[in-house]
Amino acid sequence: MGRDTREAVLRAAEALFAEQGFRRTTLRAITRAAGVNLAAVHYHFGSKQALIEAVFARRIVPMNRERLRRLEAWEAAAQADLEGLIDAFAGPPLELARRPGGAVFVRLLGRSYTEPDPRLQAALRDLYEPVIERFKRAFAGVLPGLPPEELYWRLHFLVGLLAYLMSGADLMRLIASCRLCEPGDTAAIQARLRGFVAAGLRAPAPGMAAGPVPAGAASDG
Amino acid sequence: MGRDTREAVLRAAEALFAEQGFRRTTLRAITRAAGVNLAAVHYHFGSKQALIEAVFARRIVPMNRERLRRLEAWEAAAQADLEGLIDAFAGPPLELARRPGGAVFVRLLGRSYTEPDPRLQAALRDLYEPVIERFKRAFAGVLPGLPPEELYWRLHFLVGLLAYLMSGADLMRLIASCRLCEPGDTAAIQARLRGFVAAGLRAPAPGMAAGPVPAGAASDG
DNA sequence: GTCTATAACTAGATAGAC
DNA sequence: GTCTATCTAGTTATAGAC
Repeated sequence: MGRDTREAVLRAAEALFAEQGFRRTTLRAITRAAGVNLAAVHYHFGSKQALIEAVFARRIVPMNRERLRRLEAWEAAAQADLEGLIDAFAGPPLELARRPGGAVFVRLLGRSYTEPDPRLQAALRDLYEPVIERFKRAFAGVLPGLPPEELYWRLHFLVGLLAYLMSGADLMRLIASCRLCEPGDTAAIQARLRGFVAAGLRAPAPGMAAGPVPAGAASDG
Repeated sequence: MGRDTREAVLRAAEALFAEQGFRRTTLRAITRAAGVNLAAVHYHFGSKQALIEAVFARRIVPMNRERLRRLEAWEAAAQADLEGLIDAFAGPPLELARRPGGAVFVRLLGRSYTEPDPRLQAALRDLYEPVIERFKRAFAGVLPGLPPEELYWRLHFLVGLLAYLMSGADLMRLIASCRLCEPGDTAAIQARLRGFVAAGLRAPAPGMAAGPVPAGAASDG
């Protein structure tokens, strides 16, 4: 059946891409893992590139729909606080990591931000653009007084942080031989992320009164 | 001369790896860009993998040496504050981005954190391990009262944020059509990063008094 | 040390039978 | 829709002349 073959290819491709990256993963490996024929990829998707983009769209479209749903719920709520907005943005990807089969895709998603291929970047941009725009306006509303440029960079920090967490890059754990923490516990991670990011977003902008003054900007400099 | 050929290969490889990734970059392209023969790579490095690791070691070793130098200066200073410690850690990579030829490597470095190849991960771990350990102890000293597990995650956030910035993934700019900011201005980025991260690191740990209490951890849960 | 030539292999894509 | 068989082009790596 065509539907099943297509799904099997998508599932196998997702797992192998997450493990090995795109270039290392051959269509032969994908079709072998999926238990289908090599030619099935070209029949259903047309090319390897089109398969890659289909793998992303299958997960990102519903994830971003859920983000917007939560954003609207947050806007409708009586107390629309910063923490709730962070959760609306960061919750769906982190929760996706908990669902069966979601963990591998989330690793792939985290890495995709730094993928140099311009075709993939263009495809991702189309998938993300409307969601980011909506959230940017919401953050601006809940952080009045923050200059637009500063807000832009702080959202950059949030996105980057989320990308790194999702990538599972676990560099620190490898290095610092830390056995304290369970990287799979996304609820705990989300709580820590929320606290850290909320404090960072609320920090006074550099150069504003009462804020931590960067070196060289103080009156004695 | 052997020395020149070797350097030319390293320089060309660095630029092409940063632009295209490792797999997409062929030894043919590297040697063509370097103006040397294809066989020179195998003569000087032995294999493509060994070349990749040499590209990283050439920049990371001095960068981490500079980090440790600043850490020691910070420890010797009268007022060893959190902001200074963040600068000692984040300064060298961000300043490397400003130096001629450094920008391309920093992009490569940012992406390397999420590279799935276990051989590269092992090589990077060996290069980073002693530095991260030293900084972890220093951060613990300047943030007393923060539980070790919470500290671990917050340093994770710092590392991830830095990795994303270095990767130049600029996803937000592509998406939000933001023309406000100059990504090349690393001094400004460092000031923003410093303020954001310092606030995040100083935030009360989830579950501690007077802090933002995560959902489900309050007394009514 | 550097080169040419080529071996040995692997990739994505396709034609055409069923 | 699915298969086998194959094409074409690209890769890393090496042998051996200079």
